[in-house]
Amino acid sequence: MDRIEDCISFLIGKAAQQIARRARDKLAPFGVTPVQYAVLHALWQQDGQSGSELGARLAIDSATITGIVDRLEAAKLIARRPDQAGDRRINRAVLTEHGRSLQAPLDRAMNELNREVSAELGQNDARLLWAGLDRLGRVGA
Amino acid sequence: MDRIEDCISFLIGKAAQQIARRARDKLAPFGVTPVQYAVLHALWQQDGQSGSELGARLAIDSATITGIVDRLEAAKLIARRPDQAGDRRINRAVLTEHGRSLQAPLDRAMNELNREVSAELGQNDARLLWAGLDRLGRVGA
DNA sequence: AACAAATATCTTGTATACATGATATCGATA
DNA sequence: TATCGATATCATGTATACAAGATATTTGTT
Repeated sequence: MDRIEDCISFLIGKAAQQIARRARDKLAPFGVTPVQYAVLHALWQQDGQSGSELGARLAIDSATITGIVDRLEAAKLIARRPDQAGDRRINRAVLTEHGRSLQAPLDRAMNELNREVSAELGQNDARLLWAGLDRLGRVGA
Repeated sequence: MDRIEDCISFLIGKAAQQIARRARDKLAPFGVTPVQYAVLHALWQQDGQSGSELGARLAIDSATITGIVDRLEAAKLIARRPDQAGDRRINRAVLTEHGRSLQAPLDRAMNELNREVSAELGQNDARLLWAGLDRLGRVGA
């Protein structure tokens, strides 16, 4: 392996970095990071999830979830609420009005990025890439 | 976009995470991280590069390079040396004997990961994935 | 009821990434 | 030569990721 670019670890890392940078640029006007968008997305689909539910859904470590939820709460996009069933270990993340209102514009921004990338690669290559990445991303791969 | 997995930013991020984890596992016995491997790889090809040369070659921010070189130096895999031409702004990273000796085993470990991933996807799909990632990773994409 | 095992969250420490800005140095020019 | 613009590196602050462990709580068992 002469070129470091032939190393899959380096190659996919740099590609992910470039995409992440573009996603950050699209989301920055709303004060939201890509990972925060993923958490919001999960809550738009089902509000009131706990930290461990979010972590399981998004494959994010519980230690990482804490900080993300902290920042979303500080930005007043969500609020922490105690579990209704009374399990006091659990904090539930509930969208604020502002958090809900961001769904349309943020989804639009991320769809835009998807379309741009898809256009750059060509729809067919893009579909193949998506499928390959999906397989690589599965945890037990 | 119902599923967050259809968002390219999330999809490639998670795939890169999985690959990075596997690379970390392969490299951990040698006390080296994936990014540190990339820096060593650059030095195996051309020893004595400066921080900015390494950053340019590997698309790593200069602020990030500082920390990586710090840790490689602490691990005694490289040493910092002043520029021979006398430009005192420049530190050159020079491989130690130990740093050189790791080339064969580390390359072997990373080649192994490449072969595993390639086998999991099938050689043809793997080649297409490589090509797509290569295009996405280019900075001005 | 008392205790053990499991669970949810948070904390701490390390590594990376990036933006911004500080510092030191160099090269070129007025 | 004095200074300005460019360059190389380092410092700082924020965000993410992960390992390991601490704490609080719940659940199951005896």
